[in-house]
Amino acid sequence: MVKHVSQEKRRMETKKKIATAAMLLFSTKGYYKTNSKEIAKNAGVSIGSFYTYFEDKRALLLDILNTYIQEALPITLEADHSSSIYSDDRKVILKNLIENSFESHHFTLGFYQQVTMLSMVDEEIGTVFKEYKDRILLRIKEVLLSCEPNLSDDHLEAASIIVYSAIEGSIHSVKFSEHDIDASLLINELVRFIDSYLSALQATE
Amino acid sequence: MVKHVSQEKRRMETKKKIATAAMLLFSTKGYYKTNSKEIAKNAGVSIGSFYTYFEDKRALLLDILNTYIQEALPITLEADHSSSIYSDDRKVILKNLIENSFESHHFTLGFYQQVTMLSMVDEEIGTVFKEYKDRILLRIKEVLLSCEPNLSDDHLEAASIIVYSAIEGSIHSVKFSEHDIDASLLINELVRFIDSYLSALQATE
Amino acid sequence: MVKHVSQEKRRMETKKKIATAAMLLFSTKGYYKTNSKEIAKNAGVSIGSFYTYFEDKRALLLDILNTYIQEALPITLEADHSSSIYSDDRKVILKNLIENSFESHHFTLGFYQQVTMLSMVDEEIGTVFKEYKDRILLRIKEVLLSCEPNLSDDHLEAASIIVYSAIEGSIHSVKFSEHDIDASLLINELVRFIDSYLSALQATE
Amino acid sequence: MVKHVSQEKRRMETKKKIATAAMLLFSTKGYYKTNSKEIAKNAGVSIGSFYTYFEDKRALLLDILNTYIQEALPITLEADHSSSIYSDDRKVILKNLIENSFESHHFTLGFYQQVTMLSMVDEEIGTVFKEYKDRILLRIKEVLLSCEPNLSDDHLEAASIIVYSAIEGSIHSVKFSEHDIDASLLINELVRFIDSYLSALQATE
DNA sequence: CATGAATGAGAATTCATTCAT
DNA sequence: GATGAATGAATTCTCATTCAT
Repeated sequence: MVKHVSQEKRRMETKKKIATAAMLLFSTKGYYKTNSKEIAKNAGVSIGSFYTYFEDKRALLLDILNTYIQEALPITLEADHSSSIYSDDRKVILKNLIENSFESHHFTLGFYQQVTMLSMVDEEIGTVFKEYKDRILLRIKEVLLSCEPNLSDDHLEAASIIVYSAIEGSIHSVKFSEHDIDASLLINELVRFIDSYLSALQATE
Repeated sequence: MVKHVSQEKRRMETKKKIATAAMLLFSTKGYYKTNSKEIAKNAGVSIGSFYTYFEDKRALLLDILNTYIQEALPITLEADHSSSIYSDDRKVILKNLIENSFESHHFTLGFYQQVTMLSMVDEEIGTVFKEYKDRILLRIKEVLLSCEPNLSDDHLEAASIIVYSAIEGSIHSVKFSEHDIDASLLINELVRFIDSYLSALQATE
Repeated sequence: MVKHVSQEKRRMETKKKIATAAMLLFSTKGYYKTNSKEIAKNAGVSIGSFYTYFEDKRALLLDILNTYIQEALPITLEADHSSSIYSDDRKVILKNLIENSFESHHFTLGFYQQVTMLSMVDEEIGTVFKEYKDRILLRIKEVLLSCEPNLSDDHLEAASIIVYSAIEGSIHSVKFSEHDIDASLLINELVRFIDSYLSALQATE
Repeated sequence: MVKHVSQEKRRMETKKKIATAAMLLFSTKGYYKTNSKEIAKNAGVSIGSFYTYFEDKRALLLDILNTYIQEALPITLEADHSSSIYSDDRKVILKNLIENSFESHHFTLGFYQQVTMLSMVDEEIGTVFKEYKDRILLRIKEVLLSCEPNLSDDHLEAASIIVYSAIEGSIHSVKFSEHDIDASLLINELVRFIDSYLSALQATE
């Protein structure tokens, strides 16, 4: 019994080693430029073991993607409740949303891009990824609606796309360090952007 | 002499055929899933011709990218001047900026993503693409500054990243029709998004 | 542990199979007319295995060349000592030198010509081959000097080139059977050719 | 009429240009590494013209080879007569033979090796080249026989092979400048080698 | 006749995957 | 279960040769 547990544990560790090595390689070299031999080598296992643990390269990517999503989403959701409970100030709510987005974005830019790209080519990856993005979009809609309950459907849709794009793009700018800008300053300005936008929307309706 | 002209013309046409076929395939199937044989076939030329005109797939992508940038940027810049001359209204200027961005964005989402992804793996592609993005960012900065001359450097930097992200992401949403949203509505909301931010800034100072 | 040994053995055998097949093909069809697929086929392995063991055709040739040199030269050197010990007769020494040259010349004429030809085009092959020829030349110089210690440097240089040329060319004539001549007769005449020269030199001094 | 002559002349010049460029490239880069486009380019003509003048690359090589042989052999033959008429001294005859061999050897080493190599692969090239070498061998036999009329067939055969090998190899050593040795010294030693060998042969019979 | 764009057969090379040890 | 040698389909790329202009 003890043996089984430790064996199971060992299996999980090996699997994790492979996934970690793969994620790093996918991020830096790209999915197609990374070959299975290299993943196995970097994980310190044989190519035979690689295929013992994962059906193929694609299954490995899906595994990583699902694991990531499972880890990332709870954070976003938890954060939500706390913020909506303890604060009545719109700016605090928005800041919370953005900060949580930044934090939960454990994807390297590289991996994110690889998945975006593969979404186009592989239907299953596309579905999984779209679900993930939709849930984030839903989350943004909830927040926008909680701030501005009278928003029409169309405006809500447009606003969520804009806010989502602004946040996602900003995160990438910072994470990829394309521009040496301070993350907190960027977050503050994002808050100001969205906050003033909501005010403007309010004024119209 | 006559011969030279017509031959030169033929060369240009063949090259264009290949580039067009390649761009479509890169956009829909992805760069790595597209092979040279398929590009040649879709362009209606032999594999030999492919290699007569382009050293390899990578050189072809770079050529497309450079051609695109050359074609896209002048439009944006010209358009700008006219707008700043004939209008003193901030919203009109912003709308002009956004509409031009939408129009000059002949990239399909797919091609854009492929280039974004390849930028990480291939230094030269990265450099070319970054220059392109930097020029757009500069353009955004100019507009923001013309609207709000007192903007500090840091705020300008942050704002331009956010504006760039919001516009780019929104364009992709529309072009990829992930969400069936009306483009003109989205443009109007983008204008409001940026305009209200600028107003808020003004109020603070 | 046992596994490692047998695997290592298998590797060596496969590599040897490929090298042997390649050498035969290079010799008969020529280096450029031989392609990797054909080598693999003749060796009874897949094209994949070919590339598992050798980077490319050129690396394979270099490997064969180096292996050959390692195998050929020790024989020549060992043989020498024994002959110089057990004989004080010049003709016996010379005969020994020539016979050893004939025996250790496992190169087919074809392979030798291919290497000679490639030496001009490929610097590394040229270097390796030149080292090999220089060692043979050195060996000839030693023998000539042991027979005629008073030989001046210039004469030694010239004589060794002539002796080397005469022996090499004669070996090729026999091995390629351009002329149906008896090898032992040719060897005897080569001995006479060199011996009479040395006598003539002695007479002059 | 005049026109026809000058046209014919121009044609010959163009053909010569191509052959010269090809010979240089074959010598330095090797036959298989040289492609037709490159030959045309170096000759300053179009690839189309290349095929107007020569059926293909192989025909071009054969043309060069035949032209060379036609030019080289008369010299050897002429030389013969003069030497045998004006000299009764064996050493002078031999020196004449060797010097003529050196002089008529307009082949670069590279081209010679290429032809040697191609002889193995291409029957026609092999035949042409063998005929050429046989004529040289015949010439050597004549000289040896004129020096030593009592030589048995077997000894003559062996001797001619040895002498041929010694001369050919020495020429290559000098022309390829593998060893920085003075040509005239080498020729002298070759004379001494062959002369003393003939003396030795004489003594036996 | 000269030209060089176009061709496509064929050679080189990669890499995901299998399977005997 | 672990290993890595072996596989061969799929891809990239070359170049001798043709033919319309």
